[in-house]
Amino acid sequence: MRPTQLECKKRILSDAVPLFAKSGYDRVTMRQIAAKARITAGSLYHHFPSKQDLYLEAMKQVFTDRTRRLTEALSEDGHPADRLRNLVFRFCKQLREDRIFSRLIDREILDGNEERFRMIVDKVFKEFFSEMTRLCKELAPMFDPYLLAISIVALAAYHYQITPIRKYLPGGRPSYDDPEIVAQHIVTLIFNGIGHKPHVGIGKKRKGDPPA
Amino acid sequence: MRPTQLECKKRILSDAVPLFAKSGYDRVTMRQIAAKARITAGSLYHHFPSKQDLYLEAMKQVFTDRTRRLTEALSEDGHPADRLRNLVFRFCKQLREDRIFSRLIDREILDGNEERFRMIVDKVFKEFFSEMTRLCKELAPMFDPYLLAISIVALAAYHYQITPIRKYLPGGRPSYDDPEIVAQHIVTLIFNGIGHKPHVGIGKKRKGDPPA
DNA sequence: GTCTATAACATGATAGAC
DNA sequence: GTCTATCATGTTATAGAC
Repeated sequence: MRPTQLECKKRILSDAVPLFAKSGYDRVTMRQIAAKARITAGSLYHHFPSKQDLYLEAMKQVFTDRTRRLTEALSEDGHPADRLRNLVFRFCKQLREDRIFSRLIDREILDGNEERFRMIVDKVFKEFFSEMTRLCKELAPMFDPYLLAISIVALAAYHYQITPIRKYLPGGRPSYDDPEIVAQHIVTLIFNGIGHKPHVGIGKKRKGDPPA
Repeated sequence: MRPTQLECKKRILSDAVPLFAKSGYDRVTMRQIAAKARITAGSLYHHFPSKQDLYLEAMKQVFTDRTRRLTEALSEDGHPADRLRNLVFRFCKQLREDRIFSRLIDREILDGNEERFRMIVDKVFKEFFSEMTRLCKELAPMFDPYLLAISIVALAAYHYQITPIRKYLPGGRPSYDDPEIVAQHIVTLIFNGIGHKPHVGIGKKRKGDPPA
């Protein structure tokens, strides 16, 4: 049976997504996309009016796809602290397994325009972020929920964003790739902090403190 | 007075850096760089053998320039907690003022190759990161200093990395751009955590809970 | 020798004819 | 769907200006 036009478009987009994530918009040629979809470059223009349009449709597809899983972990039953803990563990696992999502978002933040930012926030982050701030309000009423939500995402996202260069940092070990280890560290930090000193007006007297 | 060869090259690089930060390697044409330096595209090849070489030299210049300021805040006198607090505040201020550095690093992480990763870590992060881990060891001996150092950088870097889309998130206010506010939030979180619950064995155990 | 301008070539994105 | 033309861009070769 011949694939419908819609199926054909979807297939082309699914083929194109990993290419864009790996190399970025400019370094992906229409010929590469066409080759992966087993048609010729010109034929792509039968389905999509331009490379830009193909790209934007690909983004929409992959973002809406990944969004669901992200929000799931937040809308479960249980104690708020457990929900946060679960979220961090799942998020780290997903970031570790799927570099595509993270890379595409980073590329969008660097190269997108205002219209695309609105689209991404609306389609990808809005619902997830609302759930996050709600959880933060429950869990830590003394904190600004907006800043705290971003901080929590930051901790997980950044650890895996810098994966490619992390191994060259002094002291790096392969185990630092392990989602369990990273997530446990993040959860401990979020709940307890480094638990050392109050955060204002501390220890101003001694000059040249001896190392601990 | 005629500029020397070195001055001429430096000028071209300084002109090129903001272009690369804004649009990325591929979207910057040799003709654009040449126009900004008030020469023609062909003439660029008298100074640099290729676009790649021009780009790499530009990166080296901007990275070594920014590195110094980053490490300064860490090598001051004072109580470790104060040093960390100072670092976070300075880092946030710098990230807020200078988007170029941050954008170039994000682009490098996305598009660089192993050789370039090594170069960047060596020239930009190694010294800074060593100081960070040393500080972390002093300040929070119970934590893995490597993971903690990354987490601290993550909190500051990510808040400003997502600046372009932050304003579209529900609950966003202009004050969340203010380095003082962001830095204070980060410092409070690092030192105290959300101060709510212990980080293991909380609530009831549920199906699919990650191991503690 | 040192810098620059000009012209020309190869490749890739894209539009339009078939 | 395919094929061809056009345009932008990295790059090279060559020659002029100081």
